[in-house]
Amino acid sequence: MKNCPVRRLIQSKQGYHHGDLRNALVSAGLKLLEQEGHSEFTLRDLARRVGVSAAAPYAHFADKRALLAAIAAAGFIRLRAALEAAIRSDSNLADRFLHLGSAYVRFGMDHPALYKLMFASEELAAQHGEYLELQAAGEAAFGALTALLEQMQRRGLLRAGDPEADGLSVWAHVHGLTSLIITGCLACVGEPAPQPAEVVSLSLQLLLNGLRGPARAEQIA
Amino acid sequence: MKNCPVRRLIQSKQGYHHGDLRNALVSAGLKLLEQEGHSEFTLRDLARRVGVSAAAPYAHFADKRALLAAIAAAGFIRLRAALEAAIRSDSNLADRFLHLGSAYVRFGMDHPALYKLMFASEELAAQHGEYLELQAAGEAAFGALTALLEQMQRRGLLRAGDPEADGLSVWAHVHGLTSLIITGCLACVGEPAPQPAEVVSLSLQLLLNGLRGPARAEQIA
DNA sequence: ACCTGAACACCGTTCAAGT
DNA sequence: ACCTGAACACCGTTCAAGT
Repeated sequence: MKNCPVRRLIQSKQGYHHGDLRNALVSAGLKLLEQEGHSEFTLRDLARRVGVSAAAPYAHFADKRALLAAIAAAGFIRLRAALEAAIRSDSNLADRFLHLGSAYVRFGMDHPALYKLMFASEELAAQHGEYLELQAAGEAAFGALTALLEQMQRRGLLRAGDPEADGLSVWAHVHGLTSLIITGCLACVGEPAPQPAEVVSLSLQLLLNGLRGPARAEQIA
Repeated sequence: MKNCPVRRLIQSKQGYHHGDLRNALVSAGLKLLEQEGHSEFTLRDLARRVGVSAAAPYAHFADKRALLAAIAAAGFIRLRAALEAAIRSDSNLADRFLHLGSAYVRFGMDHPALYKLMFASEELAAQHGEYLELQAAGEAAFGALTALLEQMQRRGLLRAGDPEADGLSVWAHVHGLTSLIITGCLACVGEPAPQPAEVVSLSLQLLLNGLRGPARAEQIA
């Protein structure tokens, strides 16, 4: 993005050292998160890797959190792409639902440090009004889910309901699965340790089953 | 715990300044987490509040993470108590399930910083073999859930299944709800922002509905 | 406009030394 | 056994000064 000629001119004028430090910092941060398992890195180290002084990032980001938010936004864009790819599969709608859920969890398992950062940063985005880019990226990823749910409801594959409200339940479920798996909590309980893939599969089936039934089950006295 | 006379003797000998610095640090940390919204505090600040030098904690904890793990373990013990109190209500079993889920989410909403720390520390506990106290506290809290599920299955209120596997699904669901709520992600999506209590109520009903149905839904071609 | 170098106020952690 | 004081190697951030 931002390939407009004006920007190219500015870049070709060349900030005499780097050209495009902003993007360099973001992609270096992404790479660091992929390599290292933990989601914390220092701004100084990142600047060092990019070959720039410790103060240089402050010309492009207000503070460390702003840089983290930019990286998290890139993560949400990738997540959305992964989810839409999973939905585009040519199978039936119910399978698409299951594939969507699996793809969500797999994204977290494949990029645990990035995933953790994404939700740590979403917290900042929610508290402060800033980080609009991050917020928009997050909502777009959520939209991929609600669109599918609405389609399934229209075709009678799910009980009628508010797609957005159901979407929140589904999101909470897959987010919880992802979180427990990548923090290792799932491996902590049970003898022997449960297989993530099986837990996810059974769990999504359970959720889908609930979405087929009536919204409010009859009270049992 | 650890009220054995031997320990009392040691305490009465008095480390000439504090007596029981270990517990003092843990409870000061707990108090700090309740007051401040964020889950990060510095070891130096904690030592300052307790009235001790910055190096003093190292006589009781290997490093900062070990202290955080001890605080997290205390959090899991409180969580378990909250869950068991919710189950003890005299209503029917299905309502107990809903109360249990609500109590879980409410615990997170009431102590957001502590809740985040608990799962950040569980990660360390899972990776390293250490922090046995934390691990045990976490598993005990999980046990309160599986016990209820087993009881409901026996009475035919839920479809037959492995209570531990179903427990993981339920745990993932309520953990996801809690996480999205206390990070503010839930408030980010939807117009107007959804009410946490309603989302939780609808979500738990959905989950319960899924647990009543067949474990494996028939494939729809 | 973009970057550097040096500085500031902090960290977590170590270690000799005190009681 | 438990704690202090001083030190070490770091942080994030600011700011004058350079190009």
